[in-house]
Amino acid sequence: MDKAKKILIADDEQDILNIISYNLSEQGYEIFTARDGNEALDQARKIHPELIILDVMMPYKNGIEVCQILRAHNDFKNTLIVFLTAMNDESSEIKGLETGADDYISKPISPKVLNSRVNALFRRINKETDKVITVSNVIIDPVRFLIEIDGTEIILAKKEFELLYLLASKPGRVFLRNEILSQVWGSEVIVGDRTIDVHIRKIRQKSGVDCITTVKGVGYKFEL
Amino acid sequence: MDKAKKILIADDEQDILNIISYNLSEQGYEIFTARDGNEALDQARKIHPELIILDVMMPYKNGIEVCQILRAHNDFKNTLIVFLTAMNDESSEIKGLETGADDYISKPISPKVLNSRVNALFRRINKETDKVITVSNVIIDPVRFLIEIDGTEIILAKKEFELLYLLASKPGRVFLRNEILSQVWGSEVIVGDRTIDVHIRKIRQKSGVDCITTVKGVGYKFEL
DNA sequence: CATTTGTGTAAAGAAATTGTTAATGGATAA
DNA sequence: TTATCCATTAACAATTTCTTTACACAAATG
Repeated sequence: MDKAKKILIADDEQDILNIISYNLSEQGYEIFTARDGNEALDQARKIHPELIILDVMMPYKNGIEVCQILRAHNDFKNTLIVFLTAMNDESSEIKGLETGADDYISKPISPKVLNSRVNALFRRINKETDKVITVSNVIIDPVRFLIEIDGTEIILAKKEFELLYLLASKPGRVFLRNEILSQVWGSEVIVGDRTIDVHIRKIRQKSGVDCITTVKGVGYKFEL
Repeated sequence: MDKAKKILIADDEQDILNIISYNLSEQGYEIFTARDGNEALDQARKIHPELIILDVMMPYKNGIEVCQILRAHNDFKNTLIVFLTAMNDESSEIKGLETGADDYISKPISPKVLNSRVNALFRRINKETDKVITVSNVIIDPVRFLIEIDGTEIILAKKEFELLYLLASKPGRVFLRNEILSQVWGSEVIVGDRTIDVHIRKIRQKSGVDCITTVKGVGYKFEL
């Protein structure tokens, strides 16, 4: 699978934290927790989770306030936010969605429901990333997971494809080695210096087209 | 799977609401509730559920009235409506179906029955998806539950068929292992790592045709 | 010109992923 | 009931992909 997605859970009830943490880490997510609104904000800024689960009722700042603050920042424009609400508290459900939440889950929490909702959310945002990139005679198609050059299909390995897809997502723009590393390998993974080069080479080799330019001391860019 | 289907339950007995809510949310549905006919109408307009479960006997407006009002709107032409009726109240059963209900369930409610009825309803409307898929010399026929290659009929087991049908529903598209799992096995079911492979192997073996391509680290796709 | 820095390349080893077979228990049909 | 089929798992083989290593080469630096 890809690198573990980070999820921040904010709730003042330790039991809830435990249940959710347990279940979602079983699913392969990396879990962080907070016990009130302020802690949630701190944590969010620090770890930049992909998903934040906010209890509506929390000390200091409630979930809705936290959500509004986060959404005001550009950094969290694409962060998924889910509210936990008490059952039958319909007013807050509506309010939650209007505030910019992506979903809400009502207590009591069923692990099954929780898992499937969370998975569904991630599936949803991943869909948007799966756009076909076409640059002149080169087609990079994440749906079929192959590239097409002058009508000829070429199959790349996973990392090769991801790397090329990243570069081609903004043709002409130079990507620093650091950027490439964190986008393709994940921010935590540490690999050797030559790893990127080797993959670049493979892409150049397999594609047979000189579409990746080296910018010495800086990085690489996609251009034809 | 797709996003969770929304179900609105209207009943004036809190116990009934609780039981149904609990059971159906276990099944992965998203549950909303109302306690009388007017509230049911409000909720229905607000959330646009895929399915509405209406108690026949409710304050202000009874289930049948609610149903008639909803059906009069174009927005709710395709909404599933189910009545809850007291046992032996045959007149209302009939009346319910005439009014445009899709099913009725009689009290007392058995969770098992409830679940299977609800699932069946959703299956019924999804049946439109059960189209025969034809890709060159391969025919995948969900009606006869078999595939035909160059005119030769081949019988697959249930899971094998479902898996192949999924892949073939979008030829060329890569399905992630996660997607396959949640579509064929259901999002809650957890099976071992090699389960998909074994089924893929069987399909390849039985069909005798190389129509499934492995995309290592990503998933599988159907292509000829 | 020697040195430093950064990249290209090939080959080999490691790691990850999938393929295959056989065994098991459960479901289903005869 | 027995026989058969199905879904799943476990164990191991096979394969592919990823990473590292080691060195060549080029450009920039002093």
